[in-house]
Amino acid sequence: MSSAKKKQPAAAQPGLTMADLAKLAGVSKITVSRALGESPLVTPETRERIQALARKHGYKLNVSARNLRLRRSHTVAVIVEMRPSSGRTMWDPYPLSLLGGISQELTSAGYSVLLTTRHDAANAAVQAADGLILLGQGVHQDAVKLYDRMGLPMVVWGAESAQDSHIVVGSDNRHSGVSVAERFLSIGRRHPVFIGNSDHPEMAQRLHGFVDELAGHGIKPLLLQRVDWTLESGVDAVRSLASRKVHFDAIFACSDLLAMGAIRALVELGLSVPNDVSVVGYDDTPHGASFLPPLSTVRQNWQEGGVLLARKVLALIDGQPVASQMLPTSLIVRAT
Amino acid sequence: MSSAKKKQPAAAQPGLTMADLAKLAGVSKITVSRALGESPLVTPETRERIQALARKHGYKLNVSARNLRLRRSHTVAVIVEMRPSSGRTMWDPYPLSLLGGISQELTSAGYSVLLTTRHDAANAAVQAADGLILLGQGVHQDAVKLYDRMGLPMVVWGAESAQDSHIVVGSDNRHSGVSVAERFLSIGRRHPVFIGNSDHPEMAQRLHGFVDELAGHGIKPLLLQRVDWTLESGVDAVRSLASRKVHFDAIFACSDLLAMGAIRALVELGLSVPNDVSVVGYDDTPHGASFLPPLSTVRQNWQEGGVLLARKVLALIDGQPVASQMLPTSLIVRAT
DNA sequence: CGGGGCAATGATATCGATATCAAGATATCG
DNA sequence: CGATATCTTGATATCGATATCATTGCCCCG
Repeated sequence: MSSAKKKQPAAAQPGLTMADLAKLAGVSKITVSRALGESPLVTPETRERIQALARKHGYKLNVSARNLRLRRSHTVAVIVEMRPSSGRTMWDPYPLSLLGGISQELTSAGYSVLLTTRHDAANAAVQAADGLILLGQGVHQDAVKLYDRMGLPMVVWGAESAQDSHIVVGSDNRHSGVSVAERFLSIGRRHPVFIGNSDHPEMAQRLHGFVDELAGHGIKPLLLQRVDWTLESGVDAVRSLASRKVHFDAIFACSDLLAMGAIRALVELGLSVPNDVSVVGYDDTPHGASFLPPLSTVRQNWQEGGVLLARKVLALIDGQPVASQMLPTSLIVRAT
Repeated sequence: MSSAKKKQPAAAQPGLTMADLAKLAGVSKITVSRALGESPLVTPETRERIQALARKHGYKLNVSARNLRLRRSHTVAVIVEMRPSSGRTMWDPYPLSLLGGISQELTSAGYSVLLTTRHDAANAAVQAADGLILLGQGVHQDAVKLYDRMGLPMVVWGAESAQDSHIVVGSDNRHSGVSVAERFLSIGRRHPVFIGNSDHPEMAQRLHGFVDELAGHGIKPLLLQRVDWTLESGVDAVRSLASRKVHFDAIFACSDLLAMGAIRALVELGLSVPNDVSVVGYDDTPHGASFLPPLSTVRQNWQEGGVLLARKVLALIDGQPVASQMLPTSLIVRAT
């Protein structure tokens, strides 16, 4: 047992190359390449024969060599904002669903998904990617700018903003705000409150839609700025409302957790949901659906968002014209 | 505007190579390579000069070329089980935290993280990876076997099982079970119930620990098999208990959601938590912590698990001896 | 003063795939 | 029947980096 050297290459696999296959098949490398690449330039028979041989010997294409020759990596880097402290992202389901959609679409298009957390711009592999997908726009868009400079095809998940040049895919946050406003109006609410972080691009859009729609009816909602999207933050928000003796009859919270916190605080204050106050959350989390009372909320389609993100980068890489797109959201009316 | 060809290469970047840099610096390619690679073979001065030049011109290493030459991809593939229907994984936070830890550790070691969903074994890029991390062992271990055949260094997240040969990193599920049992015993509970899926490797371990510890005190817990880990499932479990007139005074649920559902059902039945029945959940989710009453639960350290997974694959790739490892969990006693 | 030793750099081959162009084999047509 | 078009295959160059071995220059010491 003396062979356990420290840095031995570990996988001393057979490592069949095209040249080896060519020798085995009695043809040239290039014919093998063409046969495996489904090129119409080779006879169906030789193609079959070579493919069978490749299968039999467990031939594996060397991706690096191919990428080198073709001058592209067939890889899209996905950059995820993963600040564990943010209260969101790390714990929320959405990046995973998004990731699922992205991964599904890209791999089925023959692309690889390279996962990175922010601040790895120096990562050579990211620079080598054919395209970029940025998840978690962030409050200050600094990440967007950083990666924009790399000059790669890039698509961002989040909210569209006028001055930015990059392609954005996201939920139609503005419309969500409008929908919630309409709902509140239709059930006769006149004193709505918005809880969220207006510095966050997506939430700002929700707020705009909300405010604009209400303004059309002469109503001006109260904005309760909350940076954290936790349950505690929701509790706290409603308590502060109560302590300021503000009169309100509807709450649009920017996350289900905020909404649930708000409801808890309302109940503590002896208010009834939805009789005294209507509450709508955001994200349609499983917890919200199982909450007592079941939470009304806005659902966005993350899986589809991921697929769309992937399609857009691919199109960009392909040099096709691409436009930003906002996905419709749906207001789920439950008991609150 | 006639230049919008369909398949133009999109990024016709300057694409500086080492040869170009070499010409600019008046040295040979290999010297550039050495300078950028911090080789001690070049004078500190020339190294500085070349690095400055590289920075100035925005030189980017061609990863494919390097990987080709070095016969390794510097990439670890992470395979995530993402069945959207499973009720877990897709929606649970843990893969993301794990992913965060993995990504952090691997990228800081100069490796790239290739994200894949299951069933992409054919993916050439996965085959080209230097190592594999498998997230979501699955009930039948079929995925493990599939990837095992590829002969790559592989580490799996989940529960250790005697007959398997691969390296496993996971939480010490057995010990978690023991801890919860101890807790129940210490507060005088004699009729405990376990809610979970005993077919799932990790949960089976929890059950074993739980059962064994209780057996030492002559107590045999009731096993309530539940495949879904939803709140509804928890509600349903307790109701079935009640309808069968089973007497019980403690519940160990395999997820916080199950636990919360159980508590809800208990309250409906007019039982008091924790006076009549103690409840302990699993995973220490934010919702559980904010639940009323705040949920007692078992916390596993996912982030650290991710880091550990990464370190083990790297060690394996390096040819070092590696052993499976179970991370300690902690019982968080709150109000239930 | 001459040769061994060391430090810094370079020329060349190589990793494994594909593009390009050339060439042989076969078919088609006047 | 000869010539051109078509099909199939191959030889060679190439992508951009690094390993190996060779080379140059300089210092030191006998």
